Amino acid sequence: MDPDWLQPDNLAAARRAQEAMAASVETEDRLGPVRRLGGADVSTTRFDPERRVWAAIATLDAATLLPLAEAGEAGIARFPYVPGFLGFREVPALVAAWSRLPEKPDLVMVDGHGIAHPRRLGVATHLGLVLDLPTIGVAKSLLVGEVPDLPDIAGAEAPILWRGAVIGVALRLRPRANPVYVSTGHRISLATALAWVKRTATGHRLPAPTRAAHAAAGRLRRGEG
DNA sequence: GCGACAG
DNA sequence: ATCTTGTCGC
Repeated sequence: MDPDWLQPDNLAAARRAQEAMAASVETEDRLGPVRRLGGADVSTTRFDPERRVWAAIATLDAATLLPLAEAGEAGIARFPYVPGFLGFREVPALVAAWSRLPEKPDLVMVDGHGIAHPRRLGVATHLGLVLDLPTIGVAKSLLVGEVPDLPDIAGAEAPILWRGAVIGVALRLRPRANPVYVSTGHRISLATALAWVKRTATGHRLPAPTRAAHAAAGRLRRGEG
């Protein structure tokens, strides 16, 4: 694997790496039976000059949504936060957390975009490519694209349009809460991704896997658990 | 040049 | 992303 996929020296190299990776992204289903679901998220401290990051991956039983295991990694990001380049900041720590999981999830939902990204390389796609794993992007706000206003009911959805193409779906999982933005990460179709997000909705704004990962990353950062 | 800009 | 208590509503 090209080292620039994880640690580019600068923004120009990072952009080249994304363009190279984009050729390998798979937007059709290529996944086996999903018995374990994963959620991935990274917590940080605002304006931290040390660039500390706390990455967590939570594993849930796909049938019951009950927690199975968690793994975390506390590290230093080699990349600053730059919109459009989140993967270079978060993926290395997530890979470290992943390696620590005894039983790997069959599908992982990542906090952030998949191909709903200027170069189709959001953090969810990035992680999927590096680990050769089916991933779904579940973001809380748009990076690119536009969606019409959604009715204020659970289940309301609308395509995310960008440059004349559907790059994802906006989906409201809870009334009076902002929608989540779902897109293909890697090795999964938008339809299948959407079905999994709906299936893991538990009455909150975020689906269960992402929610569990967010909680785990927060606990890790605060030194709990 | 100006505005937008996941986490 | 995070700073932060109580408060309103299901």
